[in-house]
Amino acid sequence: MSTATSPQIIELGAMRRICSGCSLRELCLPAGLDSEAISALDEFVQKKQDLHVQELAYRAGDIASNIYAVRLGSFKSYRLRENGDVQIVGIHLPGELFGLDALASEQRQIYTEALEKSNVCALPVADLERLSRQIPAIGRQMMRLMARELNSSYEEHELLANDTALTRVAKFIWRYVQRRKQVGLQTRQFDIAISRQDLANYLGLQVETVSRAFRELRDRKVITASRSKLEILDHAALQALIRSE
Amino acid sequence: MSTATSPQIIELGAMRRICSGCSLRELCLPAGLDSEAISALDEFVQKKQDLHVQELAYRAGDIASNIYAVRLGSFKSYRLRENGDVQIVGIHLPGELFGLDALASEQRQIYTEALEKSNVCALPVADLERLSRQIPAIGRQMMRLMARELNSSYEEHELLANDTALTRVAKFIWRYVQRRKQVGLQTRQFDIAISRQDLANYLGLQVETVSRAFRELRDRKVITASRSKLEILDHAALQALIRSE
DNA sequence: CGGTAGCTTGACAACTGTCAATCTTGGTGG
DNA sequence: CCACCAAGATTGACAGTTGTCAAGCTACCG
Repeated sequence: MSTATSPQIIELGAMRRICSGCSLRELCLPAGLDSEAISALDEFVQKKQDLHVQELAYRAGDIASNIYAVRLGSFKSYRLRENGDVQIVGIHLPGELFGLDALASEQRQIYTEALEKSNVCALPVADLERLSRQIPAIGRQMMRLMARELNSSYEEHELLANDTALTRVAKFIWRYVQRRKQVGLQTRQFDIAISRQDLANYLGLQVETVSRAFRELRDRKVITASRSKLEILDHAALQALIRSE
Repeated sequence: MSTATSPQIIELGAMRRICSGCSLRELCLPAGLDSEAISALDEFVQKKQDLHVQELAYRAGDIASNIYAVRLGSFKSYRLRENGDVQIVGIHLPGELFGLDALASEQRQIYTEALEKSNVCALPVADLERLSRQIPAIGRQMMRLMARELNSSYEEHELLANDTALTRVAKFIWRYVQRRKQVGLQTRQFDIAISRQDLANYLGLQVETVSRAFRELRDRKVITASRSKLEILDHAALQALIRSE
């Protein structure tokens, strides 16, 4: 499981090209790094891992040994409330990292589960620390990504604190589309692996309320939606909905 | 404003003892660092800064050059919504850091304002990066603190997504007390500089609703509260309120 | 000591939650 | 390959918590 470990020196041979050749390298951990740094990363991003629907990347209480980058598919991160209910606190799409909380404590605080057949890169935290000592840019990039997480948690706070059900759903769809655009995925018509139930949970609403919001958006000819298919009919109207708030 | 800058080597002389002598050193950035590392930190934590009520540590759009540690007082961080309304996204107490989002982008995304007469340490980000290159433990500690922020943002998500008004207020008070306990402050009776209006905003409620929640807690003999004075009469009952939820 | 900002209280409205029933759709097995 | 089943999604009716509006109260600042 652990690599041969020549503690401090990283040999820059034997390219595995995992990051170098990845279409997400401009957005993922390697973003902004020079080719030498990326080559160093390649050494450590060894584990590509497939996960099937509902498979857990990790569960609360696990020793936090890796951080993950989504290559394909999507994930939900959730906590268990006192009463045992699930509270979804994050959705992860291709090109995004999850499991960053690993850097706080030995034990994971949350569960992260695949919403569909997915594929991730796993980066051992220990290697990452060693690596960022050797190549400061990687440490800086980690910080930047965590800080970005923090900023988006502020946006979530805003959404949960003040927005109506319709606005929450509209914002979610809008941001979802923006995130897809980031990584060059279709933005007009696509699948969302997130169930209405999960979406409701994430947005702090009931399923029925989410369903009604979807109906409203359908009635207004902003989207069409069936189960997991989603089509944006009117990007402008969607954006207007959000801005008007 | 900027120090003399001998780029890579930090001289460990001329102790300023800012961190070494600080009562918060076990909880703040120096937590877990050895005395040598703390001495190095001392070199850079040069600016202690007083802020009066309503004074801004920084505003959105500013170049993010420092991170801050609260020594005394308290702060609120907020965003401006599309419509110009304030959305408070964080409250900062003694021993806590704020402005960590600085590590994501050049420009600040949020405003942070003193809720009362306060005092902070300011750490130049540039120095911090140089320092963590020299002393890896400091970089690691930064990561740990950011990851802790992330975890507490999950708790906030949970609160905003599902809790009733009463539970939100109870949880806020409970966590507020726990945070005070951390740094050895009074937990039975104390001042909260946060107005009902700000508290409501932060918790995603209306002032009237918060006021009613306080009344409920008063009626149940859990607390006494007037303006900014707060007394916890029944810690157990408060905790029970949260767990039952 | 007075004014004013902040807090509290009450009455009512509205949005969202709850409960119950029906409809769709995707997956399974004959 | 088709039909059926079950889980998920939608819809409707109603209830409840919180928001809104309006008034009055308090306490702090000058």
